[in-house]
Amino acid sequence: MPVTSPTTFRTTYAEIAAKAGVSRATVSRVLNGDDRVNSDRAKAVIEAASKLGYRTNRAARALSTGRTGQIAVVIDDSPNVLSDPFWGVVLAGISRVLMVHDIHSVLMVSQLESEDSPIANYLEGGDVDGAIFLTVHKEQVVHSLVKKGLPVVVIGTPIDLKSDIVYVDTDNRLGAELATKHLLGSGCKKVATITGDISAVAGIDRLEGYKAAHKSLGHEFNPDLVAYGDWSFENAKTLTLRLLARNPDIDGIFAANDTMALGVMAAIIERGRMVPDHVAVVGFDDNLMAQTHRPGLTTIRQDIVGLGAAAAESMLAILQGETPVPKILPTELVLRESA
Amino acid sequence: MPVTSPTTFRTTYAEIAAKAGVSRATVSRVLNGDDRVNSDRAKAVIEAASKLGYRTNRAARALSTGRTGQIAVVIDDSPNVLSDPFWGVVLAGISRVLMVHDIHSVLMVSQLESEDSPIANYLEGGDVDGAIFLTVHKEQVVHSLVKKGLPVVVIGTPIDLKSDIVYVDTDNRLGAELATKHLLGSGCKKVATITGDISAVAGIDRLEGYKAAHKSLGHEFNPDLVAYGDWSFENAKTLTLRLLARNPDIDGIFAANDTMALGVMAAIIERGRMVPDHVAVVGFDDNLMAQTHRPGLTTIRQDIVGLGAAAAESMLAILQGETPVPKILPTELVLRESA
DNA sequence: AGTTGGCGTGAAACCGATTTCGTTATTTAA
DNA sequence: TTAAATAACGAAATCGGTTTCACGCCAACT
Repeated sequence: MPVTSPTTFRTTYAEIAAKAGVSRATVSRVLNGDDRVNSDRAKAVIEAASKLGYRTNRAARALSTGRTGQIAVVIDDSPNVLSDPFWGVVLAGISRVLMVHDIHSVLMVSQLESEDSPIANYLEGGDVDGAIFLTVHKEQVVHSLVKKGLPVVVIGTPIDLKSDIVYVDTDNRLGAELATKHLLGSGCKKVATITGDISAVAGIDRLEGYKAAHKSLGHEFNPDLVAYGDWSFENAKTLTLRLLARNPDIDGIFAANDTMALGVMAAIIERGRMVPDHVAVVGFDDNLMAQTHRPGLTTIRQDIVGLGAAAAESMLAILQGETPVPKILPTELVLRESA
Repeated sequence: MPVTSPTTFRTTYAEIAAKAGVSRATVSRVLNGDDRVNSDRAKAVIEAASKLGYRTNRAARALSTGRTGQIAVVIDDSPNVLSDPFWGVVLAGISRVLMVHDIHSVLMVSQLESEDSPIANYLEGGDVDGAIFLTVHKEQVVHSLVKKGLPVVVIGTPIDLKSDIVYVDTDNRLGAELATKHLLGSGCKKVATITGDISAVAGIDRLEGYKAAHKSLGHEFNPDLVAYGDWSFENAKTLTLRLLARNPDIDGIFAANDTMALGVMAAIIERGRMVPDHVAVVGFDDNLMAQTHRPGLTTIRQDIVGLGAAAAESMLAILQGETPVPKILPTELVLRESA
């Protein structure tokens, strides 16, 4: 039933074939770079195709080859995680790399509740050639997809490492160590940390880095200086107030992300103390806020676009039949005023 | 050529038909809600389908019907605009609405240079049923797509209004008026503004709102208090310094977005003055930074998710053959400390 | 001279869902 | 009771590429 008119008239192989005086099979061969076609004919086909403004019909190709040229980019979370610029940038990195390879990114934002939630179901359905997960809450679902043969790349280290999920991540541990060492190395005697959500590997690793820095610099690790946060501003602020009340002599705080670092600073100011004079602060991410806040936030920069790009490249590798190894991207300390 | 193994085995109409003892045609009718099928048979089909875990093959359907069930979401800009959380949220709003209608969002981030850039070309190609533009730099390209029959919705008011492009936007003019009135109404005598990029309609409208507020409250409009910005932090900061040097008695500034408002505040502080005691500041957007900055930024909140949702709904309407009218979403003043 | 082996090519089958068209079976109208 | 209309359904064509298969041809071997 013709609900709407066709948006455009497409030219088909049949027309090209007619114009170039060859068969559709030959058109296909030429247009797919099969070089065992007589070069004169090939030239004729190419010319006819360009004259007619040929555009390949992806649906037809997908039906025929079983490959869609589309990758799902899945955010296993509520839509508002996209309010964190981090994911937008990752997305851009993915999209850019895939687009170069003529692969489209299909965005799906929704909780992956169970193994037969609509999205999981859809992903198995074969309408995409693979899936890149930006955030994963139900790791079990991802495993089951992998087991079913779907090419999968996840961003962020999986909890269950023995599984053979392909992933890319930032070197959270080393980054956190860098941050903490900077604080300890610039004269701080008592450095606390506000962790991220430690049910996520990123949260754990950044805490591990904090501990490692203490160990490597000969400082004793004091559990009382660790406050367990959840990546959010408000929570970090509350925790910091509590921390400062209990340990008034804290003179440095490593917050596991920038948003929390801002919360930390807000708390410090509220207590009538100064950053960095009384308490130095280091964050993690180097997002826009770190740059625009006053005082500027000293933080750990991660290569966010690179993270997306790496994920996309791993996906491409899988699609080629390779089995890429996990990639861990380096970090870098960015000095501003807060520490 | 079997490059890789099929990700999954799909069940087809043929299998359902066999199991239910009907023809493929009948299966199609039942699964598409055609009610003139014997109800016993219909039941049998539905049961067979669910037992076999049937999942429709979108490529096959697209090839057959000419509709792909996919909408392109286009960002006509460099990938790093996605570092602005604004677009991420819009994206989420779009995606959510479309997903409910079983339509997928295909993300394309790339400059639309000319009418035959790869993306424009692709959009005409018929592999998507329509396109939603988040940012538009080459409006001409969009026009030409519309003319070619592609359903299009753009976010933000087009410059060339006489064209019949469907769009959705925030009420920038009224929002800016609200902001300026708040400053004027709470005792400020000399309120300046840093505009956005006034080659964009949002930039113009927010400036118009600023003027309208002056007029409606009986204040004279002073062109010397208008600094033409470009939405960016650094630029706003520079302009503010210049503004304050020239007019030391400025006691209020309306910045056309939050990022610039932070730049404005940074400049004010740098000049040794206080917010809001010496100079009150109001922004526009109510993004995360407005909330986390100290002092908290008084700003105009726009319904960003709603903007995306509205765009998606307009697109759905177009696909149904309707011709939706432009939607303008209301704004709201959010009071914090800066004014 | 008579195979054998490629090579270049086109005819036709195929992917899976949709839809037209025609055939039967069943009503309704005359 | 018969003709006409209607309903329910299946066979087959269709969408546009891709790929198998077989055929004709010429070069390279015994």
